[in-house]
Amino acid sequence: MSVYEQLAQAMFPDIDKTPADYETIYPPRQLKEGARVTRIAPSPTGYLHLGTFFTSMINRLTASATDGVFFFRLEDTDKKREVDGGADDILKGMNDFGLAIDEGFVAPGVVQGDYGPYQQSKRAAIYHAYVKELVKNNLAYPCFCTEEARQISRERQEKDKVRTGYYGDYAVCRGLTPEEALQRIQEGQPYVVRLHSMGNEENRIKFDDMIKGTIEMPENDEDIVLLKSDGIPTYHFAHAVDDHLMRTTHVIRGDEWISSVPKHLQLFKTLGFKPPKYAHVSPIMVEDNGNKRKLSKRKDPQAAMHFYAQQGYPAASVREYLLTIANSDFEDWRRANAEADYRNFKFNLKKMSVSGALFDLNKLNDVSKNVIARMDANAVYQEVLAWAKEYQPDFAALLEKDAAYSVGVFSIDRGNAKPRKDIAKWSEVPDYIAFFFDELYQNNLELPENVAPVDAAAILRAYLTVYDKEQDKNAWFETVKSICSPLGFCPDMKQYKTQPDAWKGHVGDVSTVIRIAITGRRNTPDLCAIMQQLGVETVQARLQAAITEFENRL
RNA sequence: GGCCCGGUGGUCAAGCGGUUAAGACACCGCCCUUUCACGGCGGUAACACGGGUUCGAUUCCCGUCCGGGUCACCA
Repeated sequence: MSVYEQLAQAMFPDIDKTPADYETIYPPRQLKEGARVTRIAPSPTGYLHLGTFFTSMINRLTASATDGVFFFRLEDTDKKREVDGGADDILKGMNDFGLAIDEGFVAPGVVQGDYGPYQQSKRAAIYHAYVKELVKNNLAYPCFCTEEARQISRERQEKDKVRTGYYGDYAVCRGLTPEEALQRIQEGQPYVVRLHSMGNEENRIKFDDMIKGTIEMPENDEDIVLLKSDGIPTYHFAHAVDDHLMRTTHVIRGDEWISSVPKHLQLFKTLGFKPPKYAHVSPIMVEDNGNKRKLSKRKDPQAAMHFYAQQGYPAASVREYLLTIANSDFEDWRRANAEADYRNFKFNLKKMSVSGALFDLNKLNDVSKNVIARMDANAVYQEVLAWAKEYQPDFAALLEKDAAYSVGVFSIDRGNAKPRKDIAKWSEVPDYIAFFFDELYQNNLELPENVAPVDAAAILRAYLTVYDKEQDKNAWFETVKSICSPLGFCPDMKQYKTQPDAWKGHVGDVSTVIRIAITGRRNTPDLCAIMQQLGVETVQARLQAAITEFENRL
């Protein structure tokens, strides 16, 4: 047995499987030609971030477009930063916002697929087998430098104005003989395992990023850490081993990783793996004092997917907004295919923007209004109800008290050729439809300045006598017109405009008075439909109450 | 600071050597209209700067400036 083999054995006495064994345990996937295998691999360090969701969607679409597989792997290798329930929150968010996962963690507590475990903390034996092999071949070695020593070395490098890192002469433990290393291990000294880099900083390497294009960088010459002192792998190493064994074809991730690609490529090469294709997604930014910066979990509420759930943005709205950022021609496609499932959109990595987009709430609202305008009354009712149950239970109870009535409320001006686009998120709904419910209805009967209370009272009294609940919109309006002239209001707008001084006002003013009496608002959807929805008793009661009030003001 | 990447209206963005420099959001005006919303029509507003290359540069090259990312036993 060679010294390196002895060293490897001393480091991993319990590891008996070899990389070759794992190759047979996780064979190449049997997928059709061109099928792409993608993944999202978040670490459970907090709630689901908008950027993570965005990247997930791009992975999802890339897999879907090729009949491939999109899986979820948990990168729980940093025990210090891990947050309780973090993984479940991420998964729940994915589910709630309609992002289907094919394999790995597909929902909180639900794991499926043949390439697991899909949780790095449960893959220690696999990582160790690969490292053991590397040590045997002198491609990795134990490093006994303490974190303090590394810190001092780094400061020294900064002072000397040389590149920081563990490379060349700074890689002190690389110079240890295997015998020395073996002895220190036997003495029980703590260590990390580092890659024995064969790279040279002078060499340039090139790779094709599917979003950013060709990128050229110096070759990696740092002896990066493979295994931390607790035996847990670093991201870099886990990425290489996992994505190889899970047969990932396309690694689509945030562009903060781009500078580590030389390390990753070297790792794949050293391990004898075929590297995946890379696509680096630019982050969604936010404006802060005239500068752009990444959405921050701490500073920006809109960084959290919870924000959208809480505000009541439909899942589809968030998805579609993100899609417009991802491929700007999505909007055109949506206009042409209003009802189509978003997964049928021909998503293309190459059409993605190279630089990061600023988050635009205006645009989200607009997208969302369109999404909601396309929904039918029943769908709106269901979604509002689900939102309200979570965030405004009293309102939910009110909606449920008479579900048919509530659906009727949402039916107004909906389902026709030109549906209203006035709701961007469910949290706007309680206020928007308050006047349909006596429990919420409030009316201070504020008249427009050009209408005196005496006239308002007269209008309402006149209207009450001709009010007919059976009338359709046209008949209704004719009726309103009919009461105008006797009261000194012009029944016709065009006529009014030719000589406004001849009248107290026009039919619009008359309608406004009725509208205010019934809803308390100057602006509402179609008044005739509202009155039908409210019903005779309520309409009459409100008209009567308004008459009384206006007469009191005389 | 080293290494990468990027700069087209307020925002998102088409554009790939010759264009009146698309479109969407926002904003403004007009029309439609019982209000609002919708819809229709129109408008304000952009190629960071300086050098090249070229008959011709928003498009190609170099520099400057600005912005972003990254330089851990974090991902």
